[in-house]
Amino acid sequence: MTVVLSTSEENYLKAVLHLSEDKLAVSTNEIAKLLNTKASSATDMVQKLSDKGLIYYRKYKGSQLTSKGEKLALSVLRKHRLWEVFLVDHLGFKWDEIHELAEQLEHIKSEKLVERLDAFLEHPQFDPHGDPIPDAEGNYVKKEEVCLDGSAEGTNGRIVSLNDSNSDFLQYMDTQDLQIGTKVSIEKIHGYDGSMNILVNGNKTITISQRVAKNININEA
Amino acid sequence: MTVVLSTSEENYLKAVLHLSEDKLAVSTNEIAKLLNTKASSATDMVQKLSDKGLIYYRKYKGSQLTSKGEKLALSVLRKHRLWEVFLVDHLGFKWDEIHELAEQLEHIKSEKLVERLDAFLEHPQFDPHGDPIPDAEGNYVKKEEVCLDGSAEGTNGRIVSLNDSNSDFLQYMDTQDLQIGTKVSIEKIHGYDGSMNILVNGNKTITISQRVAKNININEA
DNA sequence: AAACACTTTTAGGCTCGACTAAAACTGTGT
DNA sequence: ACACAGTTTTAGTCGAGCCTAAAAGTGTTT
Repeated sequence: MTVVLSTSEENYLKAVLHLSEDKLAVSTNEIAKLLNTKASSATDMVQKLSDKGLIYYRKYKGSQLTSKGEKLALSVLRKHRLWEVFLVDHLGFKWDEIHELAEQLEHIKSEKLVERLDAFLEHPQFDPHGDPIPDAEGNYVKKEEVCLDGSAEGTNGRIVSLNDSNSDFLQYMDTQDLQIGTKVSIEKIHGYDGSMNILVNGNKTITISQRVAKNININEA
Repeated sequence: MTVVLSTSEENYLKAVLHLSEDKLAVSTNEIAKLLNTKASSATDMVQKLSDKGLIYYRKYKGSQLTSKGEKLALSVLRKHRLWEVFLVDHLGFKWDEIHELAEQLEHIKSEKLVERLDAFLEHPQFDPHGDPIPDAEGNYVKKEEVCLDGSAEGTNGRIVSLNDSNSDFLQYMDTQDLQIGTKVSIEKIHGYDGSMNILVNGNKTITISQRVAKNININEA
């Protein structure tokens, strides 16, 4: 009685999971925007997933995952992140090249493959972007993260995750030698535009805009 | 101007490639049977692929791959076989479990991924079933193969490939300790039903039916 | 050369997942 | 309280890839 979902259905579940991190219910419009479709298409799909018992949906009130839906969404996320680890650690991809590939690989259907892959990768806890990988039961550690923008002068720690996986942004990060795991500390915040001077790896100071700071999360030391 | 094909289109090209090994043109019915669809569906698709210049098709006369179609079919085959090597050599799958998985993985779209995977696997020449893996240009070595059925008493060599990847058959092979690379020699052929006694790895004699013999190809020593 | 069995194609329909256009609803500002 | 903007849903369409049923073609047998 294992549920088999289409690629499209899986993508909708993933979208709802992603969007409901801080809110309770997710609007149809948000889902449509994230998936680059129209609101009407999103309505169709959430109704379908509601019929299948994977989403709790009330007309005009938005959607939430049911526990069954959440389990399935987490299993897709698990696969996505495991494949990312494989691509970076074993095939030598850079962390700004792997997203679209993992979007394809995450839909490969095979319990056994996922578990073998997990073992081959030695049960990694985090993906190359620093995001936690759910285990087979859907449990995962939430890291104590702080956004660089909003932290005070003197704050220091290591970069643990990013809020944008846009390729331009990731390439900018590379040019500044900013990566997951990089040590940073805030030396000075410029109040008038929110930009800041940060010390990178203890050896050079750079200035980043508020927009960039908003996309960087660190693990406060 | 790279051609992007759907999973279904790729499967049809692969089917035509597979079926045209010995013949010139492939019938619509054969294609439909191989892909578990109806002849009418196959007609639709070969007409579509003909419009795209990937198949040379004449009504009622069958289909052949154009050189462009053959290149694309070989690139799918390359991916299929590379993934099979990965599954067996690195994830510990048995050779009778990998077919359906590779059927999914072969449709992942990324030139770069294939080439990285190929390098990671150290440019293998053959897949776990003993079939040759085409290189990036579509070239591959044809092995000198002989079918066990049709060979004379006294013939001996190693199993290099199989003509059936049906799971029941592969499991039967396992129970008889018959694998790619296994040394076999024909001791006696029973003319009345085509069955034969074969010596396996020089240490035990078993009897196999003609049906089984028809599915085994060896590299005559 | 006509009849037959079989293959192949055509014609028309279905489902999935998208779309547009229009109607229904929500919530905010006055 | 109501009008208006924005959101959401409904209704109807479309293409891809499959289907069934019927028509057209092929080739073999008599």
